[in-house]
Amino acid sequence: MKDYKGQDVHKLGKCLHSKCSLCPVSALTEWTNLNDASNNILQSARQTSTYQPGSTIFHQNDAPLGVYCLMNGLVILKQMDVHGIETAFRLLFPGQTCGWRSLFGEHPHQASALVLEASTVCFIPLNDIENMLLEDPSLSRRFLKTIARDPGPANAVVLRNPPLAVRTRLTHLLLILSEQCMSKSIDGDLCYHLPIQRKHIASLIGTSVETVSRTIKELEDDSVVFFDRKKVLIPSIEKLRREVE
Amino acid sequence: MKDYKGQDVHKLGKCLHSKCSLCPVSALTEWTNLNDASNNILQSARQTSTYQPGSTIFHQNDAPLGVYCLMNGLVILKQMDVHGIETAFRLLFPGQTCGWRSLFGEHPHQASALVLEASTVCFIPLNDIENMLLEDPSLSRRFLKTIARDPGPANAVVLRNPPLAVRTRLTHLLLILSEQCMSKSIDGDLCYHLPIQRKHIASLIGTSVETVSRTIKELEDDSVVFFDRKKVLIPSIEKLRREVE
DNA sequence: CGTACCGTTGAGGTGAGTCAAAGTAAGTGG
DNA sequence: CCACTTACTTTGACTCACCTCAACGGTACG
Repeated sequence: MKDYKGQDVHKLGKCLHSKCSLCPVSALTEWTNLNDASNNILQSARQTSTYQPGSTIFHQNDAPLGVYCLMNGLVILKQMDVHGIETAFRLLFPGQTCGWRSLFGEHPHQASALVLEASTVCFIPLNDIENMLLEDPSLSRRFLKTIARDPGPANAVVLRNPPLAVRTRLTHLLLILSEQCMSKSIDGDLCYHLPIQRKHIASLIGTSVETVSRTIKELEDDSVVFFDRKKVLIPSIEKLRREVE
Repeated sequence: MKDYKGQDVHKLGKCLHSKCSLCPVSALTEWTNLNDASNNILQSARQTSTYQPGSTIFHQNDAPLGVYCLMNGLVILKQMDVHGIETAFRLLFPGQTCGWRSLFGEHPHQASALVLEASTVCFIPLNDIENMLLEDPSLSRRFLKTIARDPGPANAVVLRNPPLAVRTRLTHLLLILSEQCMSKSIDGDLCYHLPIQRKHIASLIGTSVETVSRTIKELEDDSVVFFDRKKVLIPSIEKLRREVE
């Protein structure tokens, strides 16, 4: 799992992208193989800015202004419903985009994008997206793919399913995160850094912090996963998978 | 709420579409204002078939073959997860399309489309969709809008939210259905025909049939809604809305 | 008039929510 | 460096919404 420079391949592939040194967004799904015209638009249009933890990239009910592309850091998408319950439905990792649903749906943002770790974000304004879509018809096809594959709704079926026990939902979340948090294996055990707090876990799987805490303890008692603060250690990935079934 | 022919405008607009007599699919969002070339493709490509209740239009894990467009009838989209729990996440009413998520996402169907009422369905094969997208770039923009506005994921936030009480989720479902089931008002009261069984309600809001039954009774005790078999009577829509908040 | 499916009702057990309080880590200022 | 504040996490006690199992009433259909 190491490349020729000794770097973690997984990390490089999943989170930083090999071409990011040239253009941070060029290696992402939506922007690969753009023709020259739309590539020029992209390069001149994109505005890079940094956000501190706790700040918000866009707010629920705001009008969509463009597409946001996360270069590094971590962002959580959360929705506040009429009951005042905060529902987090998506974590945004480097190399992923957000803001397109309300843009293409032509309605206000239905979620807020809250920054969890200091983040660098590329913003591509609405007008330039429009122009790029005109210059390069294949771009819309790639956006279609992105939206169709949106992990938010897909994961919700198992992460936020009332009849499923909290234990099942939590296990599933840990499994999903293990694939996105550049986990590395230490003599058989899978180990990764949990990028979020307990309250975010609770919000993602639709439960309370207290129950998250208790369920974690329960999983430790059964030797399924071990938590050390924000370190997650999985002795056997197969055992974790069996939990889900 | 009556148009010049005395017909129910709501019914006409929401469910049957004025142009359906000419071409059943031409008035739908995705197919409006197609240019001549792609319109020709559509007219020659679409295959109309009828389905009986209990039959399945496509199965989970099938490869996507094209887009399905419901002319009349009723279809439910349900997903079977690894735990064997059937999760219904979407009702398909006449004038709505399905099958595009897996098609554009380039992965197998993640749900089955089960026919609840005898249905007439137009099928447009993948190849023809491709050709239409090439002939008319604006079509992809309309599909982007459709996917971005997919009510399935949008409704899930409130219909399938573990911390929300069953009562709240059920109320919300009744509210959503009242807008889609051509409800008519009889001297102040809102009344409509519930197109689904108790087990489908249970599946849509993630609970058991028994609890659905009990919660319905509870709502009747509080005079929020009244059920007579599959007739739903809402004395006050405002009272129902207050329930949700 | 039976069979099958759908819907309702009852009883009992429990997972998980709420409230409250203590423990732990992290950051701040003197 | 140490008190101090603040935010995060854990633990305990209690309550209840909802699930499960089981039986029963209704309705449709042959």
